[in-house]
Amino acid sequence: MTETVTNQEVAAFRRAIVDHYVAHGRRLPWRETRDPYAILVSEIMLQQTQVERVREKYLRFLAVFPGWEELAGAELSGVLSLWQGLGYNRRAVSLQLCARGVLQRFGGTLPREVELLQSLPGIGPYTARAVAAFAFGVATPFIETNIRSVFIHHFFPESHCVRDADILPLVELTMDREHPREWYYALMDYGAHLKRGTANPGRNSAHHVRQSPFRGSNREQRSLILKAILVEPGMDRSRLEEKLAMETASLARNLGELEREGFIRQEGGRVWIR
DNA sequence: TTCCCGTCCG
DNA sequence: CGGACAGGAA
Repeated sequence: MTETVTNQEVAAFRRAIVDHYVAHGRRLPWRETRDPYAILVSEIMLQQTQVERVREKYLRFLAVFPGWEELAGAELSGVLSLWQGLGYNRRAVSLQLCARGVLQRFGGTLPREVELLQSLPGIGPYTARAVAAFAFGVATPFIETNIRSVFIHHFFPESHCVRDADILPLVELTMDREHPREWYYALMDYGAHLKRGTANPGRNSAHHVRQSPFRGSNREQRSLILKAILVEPGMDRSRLEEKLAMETASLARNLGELEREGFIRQEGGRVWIR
């Protein structure tokens, strides 16, 4: 399904987005900088995580790890400690690997090419293009949850299973190629605004999925294991099992996975943050 | 309950 | 593709 959109419709759409941005644009810490490092930190933190929760974490993180060198050379436990409360801890591991990759592969300069950005761990199609736009002013079409809501709301008001493949051409068509940074800020702010009022237009995306409950999930178990090791590095497995009241098999499996994912190391029945 | 400026693995 | 991945707030 491809929409036919006239020049007038494009102009009206742009006007609505810009007007909203002028009146209600959000002032956010990561919008005050052009430092690619800071912008990457913000984008990784913002993956699936609400703006208000990122705000303080972002400032704190930059205060402790102000650049590639500091993050690359840090103890993972320190990085993970600052990450607690943000969720998806593997992003913290990836971010540190990014810092090391930028130093080793690119001499401490984050590349502006989407392909290269996406070759770094934890940077996917969205983050690569967002960083290119926000850090380097590269105009390339991309979609995330707020942008998706805007386009569904505006161009597919009656549809129920809108595919990103149908949205992307419209993102490209309507994009402000001269000011991608401000344009995407405006788009995201408008999308966030839409969700505050009525039902989330994103539900009419073909890609919309409900998350399984956190309470009682393996995600919760993992988080508890990691927190315990952060508090008491070198704790032995039996003590961990007792403290968390966790099945032996379930604990063993999770420890194995956490080790494989680069969170921890195990030696002689004891466990450390890597 | 539902959402969040997604990515990665199988 | 489907599913896992944190966790807090409304």
